[in-house]
Amino acid sequence: MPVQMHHPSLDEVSLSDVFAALSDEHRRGVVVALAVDPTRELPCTALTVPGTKSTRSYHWKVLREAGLVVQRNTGTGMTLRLREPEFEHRFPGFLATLLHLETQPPTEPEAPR
Amino acid sequence: MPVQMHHPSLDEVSLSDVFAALSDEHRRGVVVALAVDPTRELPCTALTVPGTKSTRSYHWKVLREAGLVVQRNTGTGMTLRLREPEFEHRFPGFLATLLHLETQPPTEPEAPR
DNA sequence: GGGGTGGTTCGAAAATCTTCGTACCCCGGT
DNA sequence: ACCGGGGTACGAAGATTTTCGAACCACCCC
Repeated sequence: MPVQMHHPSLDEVSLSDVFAALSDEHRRGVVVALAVDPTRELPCTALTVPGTKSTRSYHWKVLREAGLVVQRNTGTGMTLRLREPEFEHRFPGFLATLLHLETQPPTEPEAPR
Repeated sequence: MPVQMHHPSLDEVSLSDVFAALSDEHRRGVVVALAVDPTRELPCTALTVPGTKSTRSYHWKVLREAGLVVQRNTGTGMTLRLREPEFEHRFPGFLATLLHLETQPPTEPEAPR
């Protein structure tokens, strides 16, 4: 029988967990990729996180334990799905702001002074 | 001649720096305290970060290097000031969302399932 | 001018995070 | 039934973060 992975309830996760998870560029990339996808779900193999299998698996775990994603087994392979509604309920506005910051023009030159 | 502390330009700081700085509960507390204050500025002694002098100093440094605060010498003592306008220009919406999340009701019970 | 207060910096020690290899599991195809 | 692809768990090594004490600095006040 399959090992039931632990997916915390959203009220078990703290803002600290979330910030720590998202302090990594690659993990942030995963969240953005999921958020941008209409289904909010992508196969792990499509995610652009560098490293070996175990390194990648470690990053999925960090995201999972921050309440950001659900891991789902799809026969062979696995997908990550953004827990958007629950996350939004727990941390309203967070994902929208992140998405906005990450998809924005890199940074405009400072206003002249 | 006082040691000029290094305050990075806002376009030298990355979202990773900011998230890492804010993954600590106490540092987040400082930012919120500053943001809530009408002047955006408070003496270090008023900030509620536990630990020895050097530990507290270390946390100011992390916040400084994430572009979140300016440290200013006030005769005796020192203040931290939130770099609100610059930060807002670089990461629009970020501070508002953080503030909203931190000053909100703790968390309402999840809808039944 | 000497002391006290409030700070910084520099190690060093402890804790935590990240990466990887290895062992193992499950599923699907041949 | 076996093999290969995709994944997890565990342990160890390496890197980074956090905390602290000690040394040192600047300012204010008596």
